[in-house]
Amino acid sequence: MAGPRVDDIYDQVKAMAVSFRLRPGDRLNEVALSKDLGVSRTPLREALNRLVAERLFDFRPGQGFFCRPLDPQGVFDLFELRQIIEVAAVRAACEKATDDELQMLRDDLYATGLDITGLAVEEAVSRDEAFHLGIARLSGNAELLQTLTRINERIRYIRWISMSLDRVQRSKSEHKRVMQALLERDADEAAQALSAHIAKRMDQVQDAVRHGISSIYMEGSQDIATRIIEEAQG
Amino acid sequence: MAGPRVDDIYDQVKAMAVSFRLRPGDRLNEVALSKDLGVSRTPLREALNRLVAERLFDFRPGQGFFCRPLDPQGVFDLFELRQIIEVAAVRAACEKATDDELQMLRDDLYATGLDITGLAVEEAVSRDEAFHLGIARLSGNAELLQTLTRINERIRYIRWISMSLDRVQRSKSEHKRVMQALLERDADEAAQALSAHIAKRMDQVQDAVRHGISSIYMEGSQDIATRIIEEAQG
DNA sequence: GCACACAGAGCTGTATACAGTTTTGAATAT
DNA sequence: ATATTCAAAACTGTATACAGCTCTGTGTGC
Repeated sequence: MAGPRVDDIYDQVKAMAVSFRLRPGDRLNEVALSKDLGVSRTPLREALNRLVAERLFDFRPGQGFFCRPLDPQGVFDLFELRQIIEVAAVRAACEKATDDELQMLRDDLYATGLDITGLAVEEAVSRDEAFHLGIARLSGNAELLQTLTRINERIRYIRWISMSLDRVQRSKSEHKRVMQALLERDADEAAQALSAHIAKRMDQVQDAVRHGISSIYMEGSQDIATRIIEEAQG
Repeated sequence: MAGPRVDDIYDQVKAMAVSFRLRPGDRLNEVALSKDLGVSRTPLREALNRLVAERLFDFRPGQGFFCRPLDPQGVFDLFELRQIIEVAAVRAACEKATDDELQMLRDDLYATGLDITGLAVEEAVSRDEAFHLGIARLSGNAELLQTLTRINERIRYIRWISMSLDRVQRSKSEHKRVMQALLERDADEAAQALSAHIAKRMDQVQDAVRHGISSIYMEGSQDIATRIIEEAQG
């Protein structure tokens, strides 16, 4: 037999939600979606219930599942939480990470982060996430890592928009500064650098949200990431 | 018709998990549990999938759902996360809460928190949680509140144990100190007081976990909270 | 032209059935 | 006594069916 269907369905639907191929606020049609995915409604609904718990979907009894709407306040709250989590994580990492672990994080950063100009937005955001998650991993606290992972899934779309709108990538030098402080085990400096890095992005978030909302509701079914890139370039 | 079944099932199963009437590590029998709850497996599994996303259950394809085991490191991680979240929340509350909101929090604290000696452990923990959640609510950040709520569900059992083992309740004066700092809008003092309050509890956590594990695996089906109380008193 | 009522379609909520896999436990060999 | 094998029982995973609710759109009255 094919094996674990629910996990696959969960991943697929999450990917659709995160990339907003399912539009915020829309009620989703279980029959249609289950046909698209080639499964029955039963495992689909199980997957959707997980996503409800993760706050990627809303559930209204008698009405079904809805993509969670994008409201500016909610996005701001998530960025604030992200800042709190990451600052705490980098402080913990300064204390707990081994030299080897820090060296590996540095190597990864320099190997993948050298030049992101010309990369697809998706790839650029993915590498950005990877660095931040790497720090969280070195905190040694699995809950911090898990929480940040969930946050990232919910703001990924906004980061795509934000990165498309601001093609000048300052992330690189800011990441370097954080990495340097980590290597020197300077918790205050690392926290300061990371906090400033995230705060800088938060200023762009309001714009991104507004821009994002209009992007999502544009007609056409092409992948939203592609559309954003074209729009930013054109 | 009876209305929203899944939400009810979800609440019931969560309550069972949180109070460890379902034992950590145990595989749960869907047929038996669905009969107990008087529903079919379909909505039960939907509820369980939500709880998997909340990390109250593990899911292994082909084997089913398991109560998440209690490991000391995991509990420590959760307490650390709790401290991070609460400290950030109280700082935000110092800035954002209105005078009226603070006054209401204070009134609630003094109305319900005057004397918890002689209260059932469940009630004492519930009031403790309420104060901490009240602060998170005043942070104005819905994600902070939500995250703390989820954390509380996962460490509630440990707090029962901890409160049973340490009948001398110092929480009251510590809560007062936090409340006082909040009223004076002294973010540093509030953060310091709250951080110390949680840290103090963390020292007891390791004991509570070990004691908790043995409590859970004791024979007999009586409510675990009752058992803990009797044990602590006898 | 507008509001409202009603019928029909469509969708959700749950039970049940069945296929396939895992676990259990007894029987056998070492 | 211990390990191993194998078959039966038990359980999970998913499809499907159906009941009941919700929404849509049309038609009627004002």
